[in-house]
Amino acid sequence: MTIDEQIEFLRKGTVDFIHEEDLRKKLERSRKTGKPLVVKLGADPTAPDIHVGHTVVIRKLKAFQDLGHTVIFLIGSFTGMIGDPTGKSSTRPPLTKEEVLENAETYKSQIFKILDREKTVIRFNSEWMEEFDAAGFVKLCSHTTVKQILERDDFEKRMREEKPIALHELLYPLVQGYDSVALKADVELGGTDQKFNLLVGRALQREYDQEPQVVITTPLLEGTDGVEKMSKSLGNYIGIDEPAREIFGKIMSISDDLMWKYYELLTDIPAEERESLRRECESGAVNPRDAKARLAKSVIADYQTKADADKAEQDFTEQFSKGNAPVEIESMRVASQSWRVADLLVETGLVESKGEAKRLIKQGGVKIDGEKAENAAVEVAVGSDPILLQVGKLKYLNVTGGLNG
RNA sequence: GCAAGGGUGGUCGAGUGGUUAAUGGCAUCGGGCUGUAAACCCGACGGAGUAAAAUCCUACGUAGGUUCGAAUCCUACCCCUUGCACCA
Repeated sequence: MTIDEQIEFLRKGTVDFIHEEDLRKKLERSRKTGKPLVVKLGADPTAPDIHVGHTVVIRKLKAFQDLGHTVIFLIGSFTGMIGDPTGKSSTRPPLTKEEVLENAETYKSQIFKILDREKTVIRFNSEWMEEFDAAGFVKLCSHTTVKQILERDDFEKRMREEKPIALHELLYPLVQGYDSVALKADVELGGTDQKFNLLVGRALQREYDQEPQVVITTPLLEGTDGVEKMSKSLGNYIGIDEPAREIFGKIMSISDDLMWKYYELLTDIPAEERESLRRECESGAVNPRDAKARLAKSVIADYQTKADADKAEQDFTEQFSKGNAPVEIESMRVASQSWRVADLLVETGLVESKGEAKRLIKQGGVKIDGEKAENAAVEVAVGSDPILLQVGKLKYLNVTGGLNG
């Protein structure tokens, strides 16, 4: 690949690219000297459950890795004590060393589904942050100004709205920026929400007489609701470790519009091909449903196996297109042999309360062996042969009863 | 520390002595239409209790009080925000 081709390759699916000329210089020098670039991606130590939204930027990291550069996955063990100031949740309990290490292991098991285990360097920023004494930290602070830090969108907004900003929140960008100094990073990646922090890194490197890093941001992926950015706390995420059939189902439930964004950011399918597929969907030549299934399979195959992907599709077709019960249904045994439906639903944990059970039954959302339950008081005999309980479209449970279970 | 404003259900936000388990939006859940898409339509949305009702319990920052009756009034406390106190 020529340098130009490399730049084009790295640019795909990014938002900010600051600056292309800097990157060109670095790539050229790297090629000449044979010294790989240091590419950094920071991660929060508290949320080791990687979802496909995270994979957007990790994929970009992988692109650098494929070009032979050194990739550093930096775990913010120190920064985690601060918490990124999004304004939502400000304080969180500091993690113990053990917890951080444990989370790191979880991270590894997930990111190595994308990155090359042998070529990836894992670091913790407490390595150098813990070296600082108070005086040293004050000195670090002297390298930036309040004004500079307050330029950050989020801070500016909160100032304007007269919302509080805790002092320690101001330190977050500074610490993250210093990480780049400590690692002598050539490139730092992050979501667009990280742009400011990444730029602080650039500025600090100049302060420390280093060549400033190139900053590359990737878009934030919306979650399955199509509105909020994907996050675990909002419950709109697709975890890469989830069962294949869950991933398949979640992708099938996103909107058609969102599908194209997922295609762009979660697959390596070339732009031309995506475009033509899109046109075919719009013209009616291809059912968007099928395009979505292809997307779902591609995502599953990336993080699990092709076989998992195929099986997930089959199961899905069985259950939802043909309306049959799902292939795998959990089983449970209950103590008594005779139940009123509502009580049985509560007992098995399919619903939270009896009131909810009654509501669902009244609305026709409960089936027993495929038959709609008419009212909450219906008696059900639960013997050694399992009966199939169904609540809504998604919850299925085989129940056996009685005997000395 | 002083002053002002505020703390209501998953969330936003009404309600300022009784018909208030608490209007409405959002989110969520069930049903319908479908491609488990979106949009749309219908319905539900604290718990126990009943065949269904009745009825009971818990809930409006915390603890007391006034009252036949309080989310609503009073007292104390806790928490949040803003302003002032620094620059003079």
